[in-house]
Amino acid sequence: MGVTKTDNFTERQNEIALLFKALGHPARIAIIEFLMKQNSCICGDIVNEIQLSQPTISQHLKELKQANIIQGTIEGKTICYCINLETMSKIKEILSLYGTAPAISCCK
Amino acid sequence: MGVTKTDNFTERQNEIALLFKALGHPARIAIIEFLMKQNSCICGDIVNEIQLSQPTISQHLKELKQANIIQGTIEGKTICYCINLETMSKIKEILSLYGTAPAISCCK
DNA sequence: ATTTAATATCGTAATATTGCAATATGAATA
DNA sequence: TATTCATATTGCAATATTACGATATTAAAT
Repeated sequence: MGVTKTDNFTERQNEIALLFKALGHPARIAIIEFLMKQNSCICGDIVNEIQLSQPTISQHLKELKQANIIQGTIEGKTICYCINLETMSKIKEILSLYGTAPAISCCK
Repeated sequence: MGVTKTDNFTERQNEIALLFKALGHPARIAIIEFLMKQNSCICGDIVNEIQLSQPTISQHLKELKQANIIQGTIEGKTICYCINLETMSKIKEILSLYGTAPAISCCK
């Protein structure tokens, strides 16, 4: 139905899924990588960097912000976006749990 | 348009996005966590574990398999699924690159 | 107060995803 | 070989996502 049955899962499972979902688009990966490249976080030229329209970029930024993956503050007439380190380590923590179980990768 | 403009991004960015996309659903997170809990990887009772129909589970398994996050082999009349360690560490590697840049988290 | 520049929101079209009933497949067992 | 059991596939309806043009918002500069 295109509707995710969140009720069937734990709050944590839903939360984790939302984090990964936010990372699950190349434009958003590109945005994150662009933010990484910047020495300072005077952003806003992401639109020039990525071949997508300004509204589309804005929408992707919004999604990343809603997922707490990036933060942004208004800085004069531009916006300053940068990666949220806390969320990043949260994701890393989650992943460190996966792939360390006893009987993993027993199938070929 | 609901159509992702993959042409605008590098092959690597698209590949990374697909990995995260595959992890971006609570049912698939639940499946992974279930596979982790199992001491052996005699699977197949995921349907009983998760409140979704058999076809739906099968579809999610297929997506995880296509993304190389799980592996499966036919084992008699059941299927043996388990986590693909290689892909898991690949994802971890990608994430270790994010969140370690010089000027990160300079915004409040 | 107007203008300018940067970003956000709205509305909408095209496509993708999610979920399941019905059905198919495939291997083991009787 | 017919049955049974487990999983896969098909087809479809409901909803979500992606992208962008047009427009709104907001703050600085004139």
